[in-house]
Order: sequence, then structure tokens, then C-alpha cells
Amino acid sequence: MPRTPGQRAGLTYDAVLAAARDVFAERGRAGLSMRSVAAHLGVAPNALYSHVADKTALVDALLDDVLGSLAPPPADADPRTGLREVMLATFDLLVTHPGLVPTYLERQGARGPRARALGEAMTVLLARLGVDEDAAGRVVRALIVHTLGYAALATADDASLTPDQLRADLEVTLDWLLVGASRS
Amino acid sequence: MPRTPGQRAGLTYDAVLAAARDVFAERGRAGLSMRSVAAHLGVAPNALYSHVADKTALVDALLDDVLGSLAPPPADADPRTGLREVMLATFDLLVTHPGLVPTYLERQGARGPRARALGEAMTVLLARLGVDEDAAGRVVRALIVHTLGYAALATADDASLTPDQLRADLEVTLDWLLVGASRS
DNA sequence: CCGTCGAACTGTACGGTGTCCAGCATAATG
DNA sequence: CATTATGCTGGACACCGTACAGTTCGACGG
Repeated sequence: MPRTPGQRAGLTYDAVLAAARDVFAERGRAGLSMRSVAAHLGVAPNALYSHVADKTALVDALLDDVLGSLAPPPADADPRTGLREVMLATFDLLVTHPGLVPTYLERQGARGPRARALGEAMTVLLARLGVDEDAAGRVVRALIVHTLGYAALATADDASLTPDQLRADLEVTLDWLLVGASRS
Repeated sequence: MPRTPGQRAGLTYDAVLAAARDVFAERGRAGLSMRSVAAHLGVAPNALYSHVADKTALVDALLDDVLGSLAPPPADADPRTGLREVMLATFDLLVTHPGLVPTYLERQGARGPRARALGEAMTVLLARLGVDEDAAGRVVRALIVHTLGYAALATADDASLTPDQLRADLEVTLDWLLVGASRS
């Protein structure tokens, strides 16, 4: 496995990202280090720096990558239910990737391309709710912040509340926000 | 400065906590390590473990400590404005301690005595809003999650939005939540 | 007053982290 | 074929949290 020096492993950005995803799935957030990713690829830790600027860059890419499994709401759906469904799906996704949530918050929400695509789909629905474009940004933010926060509670270690309870709460409070948004 | 072994520095839990607060104020969250706190006290790093269980325990104590500068809302205030004011004050407090917010989220909200005191004061106001006691827990959670999230955005490194804008948004969306809560 | 005991603190060390540097072999380019 | 650019390595630096064993002191029972 350890090549003689100078030989190439043929790494790519995507390979590194995939390895990061694997390591994250197997060993969780705490087990995700440059060294563990490199080991997973049979490569020296430093080799990653030829393809990735930073550890934070790698983690950011991983975050956005995970978001890729989220289906954007159809543009012709009922706005309120459509928006509620995306956020609940986001909640569910985050709950199934518990170690991810703190990192997510640490980065204060992903800013990758997938995240932006979701945001735009939401803006379309909000327009049909009567929310104009610059107000839409604020509402999207509110919804995301809210959902992320609930996901954080649901994945807390202490976990005095079950994810199901929190999901129910989220459903209610999301509606409060949506009603408020459509009303102003 | 380095005492001969065996001599005592006379540390206390409070001294350690105070040192942690100092170090945090001077060097931020990233600069807050067991070693830096110990150095601030002129003491070996391990000495702290006689007074504090963990680094996480120390950080938790620090978090709750910072919350101490928050005045609970008077019980006879107008419920809605009272609740809005506490949350806005919390937001302001967090914005002035930027490095603190990610840690706060990581811990998914403080659970210390000061935090609980605030929660109870809020419950009182909610009762006067017509929210019964077990629903109050949910609403308090929603308000805190929401506010924490906005503080996170306000203290993000990228900071595409100013704290003032976010504060204004928060004020509006908090009201949406409060209206929704009082209506159900 | 003295012996004992427990607590406070030390030095040392282990295993981990992210990341930089210099060197070298290979692949790509002229 | 000569040259340059790239990918990778070994090694190192500066940290981190914390466990272990040992020393020395303050306090307390006899």
C-alpha cells in the first residue's frame, strides 16, 4: 500500500471528498481528521493538501454534499405545505446524520451550491405566498435558522426530548412563521 | 512564578472560572485552552483538574456565567414586549461575545442555573399570554432556538449581513412566533 | 505536639491534531 | 529527448486534552 516515494496515487478532489464521506459515515464527526481521511486513501496526510485547501474547506464541501440528497420542493406545490415539507425533510436528514449538526451550526449554515439551489426553490414558493423577493431572503433565513436549531436540539447528547416530539413542535412553529410571513 | 513542587497556589473553582473568563476575553474562544488558562494562573495545566472535571465542564460554567449579565424580564411587564425584550437582549449579549456563539450552539443551549432562571421568568410571562405550562416549554424552546440561530448568523465570519439588519429581522420573526403562540 | 492522611500541585508523557517544508520520482510539455 | 510542473513522501513544528506517579503542604485525630 505505501508506494515508494514519487509514485502517484492518482487522487482527485472527488476522491478526497468521497473518502471524507466514508470516514464520516464510519467514524462520525470526531473521527474525521485529515489523517483518517488520508489513511482511508492509503496516502500520507499532506497529500490531501494538493487537492483541498484546508480542513474547513473539506468539511464545507462535505456538508454541501450531504445536502444533495434533499429533493427541492416542486415549484407548483402548495406554497405553505411545500415549504413546510422541505424544512421537515431537512430536519429529518440532519437527524439521521447527528454528528453533522454541530458542524453545520459552527459554519452557520452551508453556503455551497446545493444549499443555494434549495434557497432559490424556496424563494419561488414564497413568491406565490405573496412574499416579495427581498423579504423572501429574510423568511428563508428564518426558516433555516429555526429548523437547524431544532435539529441541534434533537441531536443533543442530553436528549431530554425525543426527535419525534421536536419534529412535531417544529411543524407547529414553522407554521407560525409561515403565517406571519404571508400576513406581512 | 513557578513554585517549588508541593507549594500551593491556592486555586479555587471560582479563580479558575475567572481566569477562563479573562483568557476568553483576551484571546477569544480559540485561545481558550486548559494550558492558556493554567498559564494565566501561573500553574501547571493539570492543576486545573483538581477544580474542574473537564474542559467541557469549564466551558459550560463559563457559558452560564456570561448569561448572568442578563436581566430577567419583570413579571408585571407586558408579556409580548417583555418576551421580545429578553430575547433581543440575549441576542445583543451574544453578539458582543462573538466567539461564544458557536460553543453555545455546540452545547445546544446552556443548561446552567442562570439559563433555567431565565426560562422560568419567560414561562411566567407566557402564562399571562394564555399559554399553559406544558406548551410554555415548547414556546420557550422555539424562542431560544430562534434567537440563538440569529446570533449565529450575526457573528458568522462571512457576515454578509450586519448585526443590525439581523436584529431587525429577529424582532419581526420573534413577533410571528409570539403571535402564533398566543393564538393557539 | 506528633503522626497520619488527603488534597493540591508538579514534571513527564502519550497520543492526537492541522499544516508547513524540502526532496524526489513521475507525468506532461516543449 | 530535455525541461518543467505536479503529486506525493518523510519529517517536523507547535499545539491540544488529559492520565500517571510523585512530592509537599494544610488540617485534623490522638
